[in-house]
Amino acid sequence: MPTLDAIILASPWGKALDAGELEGVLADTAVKVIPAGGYVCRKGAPVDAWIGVIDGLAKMTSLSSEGKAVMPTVVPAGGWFGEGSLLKFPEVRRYDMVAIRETRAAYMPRATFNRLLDSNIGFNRFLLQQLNERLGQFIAVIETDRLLDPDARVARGLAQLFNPLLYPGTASFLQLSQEDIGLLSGVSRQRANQSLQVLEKAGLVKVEYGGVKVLDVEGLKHFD
DNA sequence: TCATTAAATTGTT
DNA sequence: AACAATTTAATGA
Repeated sequence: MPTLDAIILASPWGKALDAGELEGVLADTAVKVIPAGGYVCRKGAPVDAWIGVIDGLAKMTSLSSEGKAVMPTVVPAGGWFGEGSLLKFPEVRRYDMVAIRETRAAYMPRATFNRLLDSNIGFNRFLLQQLNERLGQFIAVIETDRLLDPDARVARGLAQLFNPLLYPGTASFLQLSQEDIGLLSGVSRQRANQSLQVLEKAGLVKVEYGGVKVLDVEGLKHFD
């Protein structure tokens, strides 16, 4: 089971910290265990931390009553989110983040985040790259939403979890139910099921109970 | 350890 | 959306 310092040291920004900075981050950052179905953060809550997933999996959800368009996003272990809200202080969270299964989340306080922002060039570079990646993903979602058939959408939905910059060290086995995969890909559960079988026949994934094993990330990215 | 049951997930219509 | 089949987890003998 990964630890906070292991996750940070494996991340692009963690490698850029000197010993003192790393020590400070580890001292300031709180780790919380979220049970399956629990909230990692709540919509409307004040933004006071940058949040990382140490272990487990969280998904972004929008309440249907709000009816706003939210990019369906899953954050696996190693991923960090909320920097956009943190930079726009004062701001409240605009989405719920729910643990798909038991998840350990890290909360880096705003003050620590700002300290790194002021002092560490590598941290700034990482944030720029992460924001740019998200922008690219957002554009890709808009494009694929119209252009690609459901099989390709599911393929890309899975492949995006293997972005080495955003989510370093994603395991090849994704513990995601087919319902979650449908949510992530923007298709119904039934269609996700059929797509997964197509992708399995193509030799790109192996479908198992409660998850899928990804065999060929590149194949998924370029599937169509 | 094994059997039973409930819950979750999957495959199909 | 609804249904049946399958897998897992939990419980107790």
